[in-house]
Amino acid sequence: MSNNDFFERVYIVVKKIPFGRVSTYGAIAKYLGSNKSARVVGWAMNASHLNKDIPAHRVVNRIGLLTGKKHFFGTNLMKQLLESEGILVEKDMIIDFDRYFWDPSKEL
DNA sequence: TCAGTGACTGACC
DNA sequence: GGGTCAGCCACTG
Repeated sequence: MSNNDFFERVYIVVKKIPFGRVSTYGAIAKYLGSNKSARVVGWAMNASHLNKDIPAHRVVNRIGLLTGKKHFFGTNLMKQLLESEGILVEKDMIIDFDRYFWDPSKEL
């Protein structure tokens, strides 16, 4: 528990990711002020695992790889969620990632 | 307090 | 072009 300060900021940003768009851990970390804290963003996602309001499936690594897929019940749920939003996923990787990429630093 | 860990990233080889 | 290494920050035991 402790202070949800950093986590809360991550949640706020992730919640603002538009439907059919995706973002990266690094982009979010950078928006929060520390581009070095990409891993912490991932950690925040892990903590948000219990929070259904957090569209964690829209957050992937910088190349559009679904690295967090394994944390989704160990199934292809993450892929299905993305595909339901019109995002094509092939081999745990987002097709045309640049087109769907949403940068909070620019869009927000 | 210290050491280990991780849903990352950039640099190197 | 792809595999490895080393920093990075926050959390846990």
